[in-house]
Amino acid sequence: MRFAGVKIDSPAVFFCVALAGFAMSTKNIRILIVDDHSLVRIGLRSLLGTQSDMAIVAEADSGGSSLLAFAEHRPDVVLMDLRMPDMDGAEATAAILAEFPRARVLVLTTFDSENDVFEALEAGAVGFLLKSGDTKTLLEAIRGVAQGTYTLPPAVAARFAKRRAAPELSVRERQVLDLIVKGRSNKEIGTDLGVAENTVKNHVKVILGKLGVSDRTGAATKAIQRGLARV
Amino acid sequence: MRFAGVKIDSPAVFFCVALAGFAMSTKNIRILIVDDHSLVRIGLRSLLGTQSDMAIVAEADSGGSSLLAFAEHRPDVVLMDLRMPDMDGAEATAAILAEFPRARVLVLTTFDSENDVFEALEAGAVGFLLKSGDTKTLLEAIRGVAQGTYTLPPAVAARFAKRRAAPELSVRERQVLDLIVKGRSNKEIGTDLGVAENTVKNHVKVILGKLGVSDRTGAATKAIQRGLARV
DNA sequence: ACTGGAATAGCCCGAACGGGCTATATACGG
DNA sequence: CCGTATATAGCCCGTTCGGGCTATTCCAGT
Repeated sequence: MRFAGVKIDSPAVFFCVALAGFAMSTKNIRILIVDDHSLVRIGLRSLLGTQSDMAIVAEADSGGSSLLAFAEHRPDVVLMDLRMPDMDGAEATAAILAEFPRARVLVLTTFDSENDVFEALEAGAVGFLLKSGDTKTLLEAIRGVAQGTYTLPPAVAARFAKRRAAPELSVRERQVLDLIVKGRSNKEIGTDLGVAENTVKNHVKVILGKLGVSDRTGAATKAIQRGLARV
Repeated sequence: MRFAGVKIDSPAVFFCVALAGFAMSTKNIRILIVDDHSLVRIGLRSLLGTQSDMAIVAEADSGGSSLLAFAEHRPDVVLMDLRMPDMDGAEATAAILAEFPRARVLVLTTFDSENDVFEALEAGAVGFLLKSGDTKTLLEAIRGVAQGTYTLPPAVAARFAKRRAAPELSVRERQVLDLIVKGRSNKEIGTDLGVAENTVKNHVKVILGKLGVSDRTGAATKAIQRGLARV
């Protein structure tokens, strides 16, 4: 049996995804994969395994375990999923950067939640890529990140800037908004938070103004859109 | 160099994901992969490639192209992602089954949207699996589906039954609900739909009753939860 | 020490909402 | 042909919302 010019002396070997051919060289980009989808991890192993300059030094299936993995292996680039159990990608990014400020985190996302991406970028991720994007882009981005030359696409950077300018809600306002989303009335919210209904009404007015909507239903949907509240 | 007891006579072979051991046999399960994430497709290729009884006969990256791929290759099992551009997994499942009633579709999902799963099951998918699940479960499920022995986990079946019993909204009610989610007032909705505000109020009453909530904000969040409305 | 934001709370008032209840026209199926 | 479901529309009435406006307290930054 022959495969890519390599003689293999057993019929048992019949599927060999990755050959590195020449340049067994340096494997200079050390990569940590963080994703709770085993299929994506397998895909990345398979894809990055073909690249002579990349090596996967560790994998993690949750935000929490990614911290340990990073501390142990000090990879050059982290490929970070968002939406994970235990600790999401944005939090994990922030936690890693808190301890290792020079870490370079590249977010891999499905982009069904724009808000998560912004959170990850705010947490210090250097960029993000779509899982639906083509593999060439991914490989180039990884090299760019490793070399420090990767930059966000202008369109994204612009939206990010705009997003940062959006008025932020105070802690109390987020609590109230959360209860609005849950369908509570102002009076109920007051009881829940231990304040007068009038106070709640005041918070609601401020929230409506900041979100640019005219009633609580609009506030609820905008909150869900922006990821300010979980459904 | 030795790997899993197999001698390989070239240093160029240094990454070999899959060995299938014995049973080079028949490849009797013919599989179509439908997923817009190239990494997941690569992962599945890599994983299923190790199985001596499975063969990937085609891949599609959208619901629309999956129809063509199915018609051309007539696979035994379709691994179907939900959440795709062009045509989502539930629609694609329905479309395939409409033309090929004996098709067996197994949904592969991330499960951040329970509603999509129900839609896919209603569309006729035989089961579903989480992308975060382990690979052994996936392989077993594929074989079960191919043999016709796969059954939904009881917990899921129960929820599915409960879900089916949920009162359904009429077309008009869904239109009204959609506008509620958009933050419109009853009067505005009346204008939009060309009916009196009183009529809208009536629809709203019915909607609140059917959804089991007490106000429009609750209806909006429940609609988003259930996937009755897009955000 | 002064400033400013956040959280608290009150008042007024018109508009919107939600529940209950009735009624008509239309269409679909047994 | 009759019952049911849907869409339409009206009425009453109490509750809730949302806007505008003022005021106090407390804490943090300059």
